[in-house]
Amino acid sequence: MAAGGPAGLRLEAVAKAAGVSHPTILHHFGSREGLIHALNRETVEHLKSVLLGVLNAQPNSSDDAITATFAAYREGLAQRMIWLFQGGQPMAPQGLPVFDEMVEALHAFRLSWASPNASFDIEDTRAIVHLTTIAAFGDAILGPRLRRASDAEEEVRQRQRFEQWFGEMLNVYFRDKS
Amino acid sequence: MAAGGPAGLRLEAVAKAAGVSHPTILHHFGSREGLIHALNRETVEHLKSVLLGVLNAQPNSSDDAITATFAAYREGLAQRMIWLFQGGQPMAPQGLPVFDEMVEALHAFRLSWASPNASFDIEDTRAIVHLTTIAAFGDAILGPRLRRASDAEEEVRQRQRFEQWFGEMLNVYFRDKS
DNA sequence: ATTATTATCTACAATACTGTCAATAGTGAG
DNA sequence: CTCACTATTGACAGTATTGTAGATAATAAT
Repeated sequence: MAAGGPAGLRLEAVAKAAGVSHPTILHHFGSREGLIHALNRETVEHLKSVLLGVLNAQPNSSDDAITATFAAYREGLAQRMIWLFQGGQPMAPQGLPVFDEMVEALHAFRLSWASPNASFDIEDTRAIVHLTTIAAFGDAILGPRLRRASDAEEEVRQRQRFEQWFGEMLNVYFRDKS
Repeated sequence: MAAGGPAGLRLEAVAKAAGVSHPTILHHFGSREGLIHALNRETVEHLKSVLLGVLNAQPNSSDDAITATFAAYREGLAQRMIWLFQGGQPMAPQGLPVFDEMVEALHAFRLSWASPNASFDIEDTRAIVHLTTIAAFGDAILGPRLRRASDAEEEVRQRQRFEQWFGEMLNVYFRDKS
């Protein structure tokens, strides 16, 4: 699914990976479409649990939250999300509230980190969450190819340097706004 | 191709869309794989021409360049790029030099815009190009679904507000660094 | 222990898809 | 005009893929 998308999903391949015969899959999911819907539902759950996990970890700095977010998308979340959006079915009622929760949580953190008399616009916080989301997603898909690294270690180093730069830039913006 | 990826590409569908019979497609491209390779080559060309177009437009401000970049990815480039990276074939020799060109061009702009005695790190410029690329890509795929807008006009307004915010944030960072 | 329910499999049916072939029409060179 | 070459097509072959059916095993309930 992550490799080829819904169109590339083959019952025989899934069955082999699961160590069963393909009619067993059909017995449990009804049809190929049923399997795809189940996988999408599972992806939404995964998305929610991972992002809420980032928040529940109570990060002491924005850098921690950024690193965790980038890692979550890099670890397969991004590939699987593509099809929640390419496909027609809207994931609005199940998936999007998570992002609202993240906006609220980050806003609370910003208020707790800043000086008491500072004031923030929540639309500003929303933009930061939006940017972090699309950047983490985009880096998960494009990142490895945009970095011209000789080997895997070098790739990791460049990635970490970028994530650090990204956090630093947000901090510069934070300071300017407070 | 953009809708279902390479795995979802059907010769019969392509032939119908082109107004010919499917053996004609095979005659011209050799095989289904040949067609996919041709489409990928075409996508690389499109990527190059679009991004170089942004640079050749000689933007007077970074905001102009950002708006143009986001628009390019939104107009189908992002969907088509997914498969250049998911697929095994490395697009390194054809595709990546464009990004190096963009880094050099933006660096020249930064030097021309800033005060004469300011100094910039080109790695810093590279990070900005990287961020703009993955953000424009990510917003093209996820953006419309992350924004909970009632209608299309509202969606456009929210998108424009975000792009403006993004440019402003980069400007804050520019000022801080110079 | 018996029975109903669920899970799994092999075999098969029906269709979808890619690629081949032979025939036909079009096009340019000489 | 003729000839070689290219483009296009319908028909078809071979395979892949989804889904069904019946048989068999496992599991749970009483």
